[in-house]
Order: sequence, then C-alpha cells, then structure tokens
Amino acid sequence: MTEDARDEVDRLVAAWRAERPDLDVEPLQVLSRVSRLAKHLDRARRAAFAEHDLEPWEFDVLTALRRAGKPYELSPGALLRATLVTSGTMTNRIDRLAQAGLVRRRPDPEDRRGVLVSLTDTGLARVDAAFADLLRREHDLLSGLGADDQRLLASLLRTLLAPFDAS
Amino acid sequence: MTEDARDEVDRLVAAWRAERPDLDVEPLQVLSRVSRLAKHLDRARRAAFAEHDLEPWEFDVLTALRRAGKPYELSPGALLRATLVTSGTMTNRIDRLAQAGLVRRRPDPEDRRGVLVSLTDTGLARVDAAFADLLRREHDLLSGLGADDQRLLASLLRTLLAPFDAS
DNA sequence: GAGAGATATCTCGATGTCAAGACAGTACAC
DNA sequence: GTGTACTGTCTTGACATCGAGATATCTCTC
Repeated sequence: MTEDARDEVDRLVAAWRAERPDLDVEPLQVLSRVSRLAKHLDRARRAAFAEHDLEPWEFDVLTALRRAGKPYELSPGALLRATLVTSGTMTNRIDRLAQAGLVRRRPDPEDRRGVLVSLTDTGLARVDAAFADLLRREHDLLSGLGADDQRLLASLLRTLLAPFDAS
Repeated sequence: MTEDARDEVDRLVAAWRAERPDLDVEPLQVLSRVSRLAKHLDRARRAAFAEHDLEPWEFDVLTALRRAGKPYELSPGALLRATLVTSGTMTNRIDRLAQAGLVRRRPDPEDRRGVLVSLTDTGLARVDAAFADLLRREHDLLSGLGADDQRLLASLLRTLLAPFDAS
C-alpha cells in the first residue's frame, strides 16, 4: 500500500493518486511499464543492430523472411502483417532493402498482382549474425528474473495479447 | 513444452526453433510480447484520444504537466525527461501545443536560459477528460487478469525496468 | 463470360521524430 | 572576477511512417 516510488512508474502512479484521488489508476502499474519497457527495448535493439549496420526496421523485415525458412521468400502483404506496418511503409522498406542488396523482388508467377521478396545471401548472413547478437542482449536484459519468473511473465503477457491476436 | 502456437509470439518462437535450433530463443517469449503489446496499446490510445481531439504525443505532454500539480508548470527539460523524447522534439511539441491554446510558455524568472510551460484552462479540461477515458479503456484491456495477477505482472515488469530507471 | 467487389501493391503528400549542433546563460574552481 | 565546463533550449536537415487513393488483377456470382 505504501508509495515507496521504487521506479519511475511508481512515482508516476503516486503523482496521479495525489492529483486525482477520485480515479483508479491501477491499470497504469501494468500498462505504463509495458510502454516504457518497449521504448527502452527499442533503444537497446538499435544499439545492437548498429554493430551489424542494420536499422531496426531492416531487421524486422529480414527476420520475417528468415523465419519463413527456405527459400526465405514472402509477399509484401505477408511481410506487412508480420511487422504491423502499413502497405506504403512496406513498399518503401523493400525498395531500400533491395537497393542495399539484402533482398530481391520478383513477380509472383501465380498472381500477376503480386510480388515475392526473398533474402539474398548477404541478407541471410547479416540477419543471422544480428539475431544471435540480439538474443545475447535480450538474455542479459532478462537476467534479473529466474527462469520460472520469465515463464510466468510470458504467460501473463500472452493473456493480455490474446484479444489482439484474435482480431 | 509443446508448441501449441497459442498466440502470434508462440508461432514466432516455434518458427525460430525450427530454423535456428542452435539458439536459445526463450527471451523472445517475454520481450517480443512486450513490444507487440506496446504497439497495440499505442493504437488503442490513439483511438481513445481521437475522441478528445488529442494526439498521443499531445496527451503525453499534457499529462506530464497535469501530474505536476498546481500551477501545472514544468520546464521543457523536465518534460523531455518525463516523456523520453529529444529536446528538438519537445520544442516542436510545445510550439504546436501553444498554438493550439493548450499550454503557455513564459521565461523562467530564475534562469534566463530557461522557459516554463504551463497548462491553460482549456488544456487542463481536455487532459482530465482524456485521462479518465484512457483509464476506462486500460481497465478493460486488463480485464483478462485478476487483481492478483495484475499486481504480479506489474511487479515482474518493475524488475525488468529497474536497470533503466537507475541510469 | 460479364460485372461487382475484393485483394495486392504502389504512389504521394503530410507529419512527427531524431541527431547534431548553435547559442545563451550558469556554476564552480582557482 | 575570470575562464572553463556544463546546462537548457532551440534550429536545421534527413528520414521513416502513415493514410488515402490509384492501378491492376483476381474471384465469385449470376
């Protein structure tokens, strides 16, 4: 019950309670932390990828292709669904990745509206190196929690995410 | 242990395990969910604020001022630390909020380099309405978890956030 | 097999952000 | 007090994103 202000969000919640004692601000304890953690995570990822000459957005697209398995090929539509960006953004991303020699575009032989995007050898090597690096760093970020707590946390987050994935 | 693919991240992790069985991809179970949840949250917030004619970035600045309590006044420096953006971004935000009549700028009487930014009456009313609305929606988002689970989740997230807040 | 609606991708203009640096003012040691 | 380093704010230019709309193709119904 005490407001010891153990982190920034505790301070934030305490400030709101003082200013708006009429409101139930408990949801912030979870959701503000999710937002803040994601922001810090973005920065950590940016730093990790910089060593492999990749921007976060480049990594996002390349990993989606990498995960697809051989021949590391997906449509722009599949890529934008995997990365939660708009179609205009994805076109732009593919353009720049192709120019950098990390992916290749070719017409979809089965649908003349469509296009297929695949990793080049360079792209494959780059994303594999960056991904291994990222996992090392993420492992370190989580070192404050034991394996059980990590599983517990993942499970709680999955519950929150469920309604979004359903839609 | 099974890979039932109960949500998008489970599918993502299963795909990685198939492609890179040599790597320990457990960290993704937590951190990918954090990122994805934050992204969905951003969208939900955007929708909530639209009803009050506010952009998420406007809300972020206005709430920082609101939380400060009377006279709802902070320096740009304090605001950028509260919102995790750069100084150039904050200058731009304050410009536009002032133009919209939601905040006011005045020279800091105690430091001639400095400026103080305060809420106008319009800004105060707007942010109070939007905040109450946001809390209602966040409450709903968390309805999948009981109060105990919410506290547990908040506590686990706080542990992860601690190293960042320290720095 | 014609037409209506759905789908896939791309184009374009507006916008918010960042990074780096400029500039004025302050603080502190000597 | 003077000089040096620091701090607070703003300016600028590059850039990634979004949203709306354009075009081409496919699919399904009749």
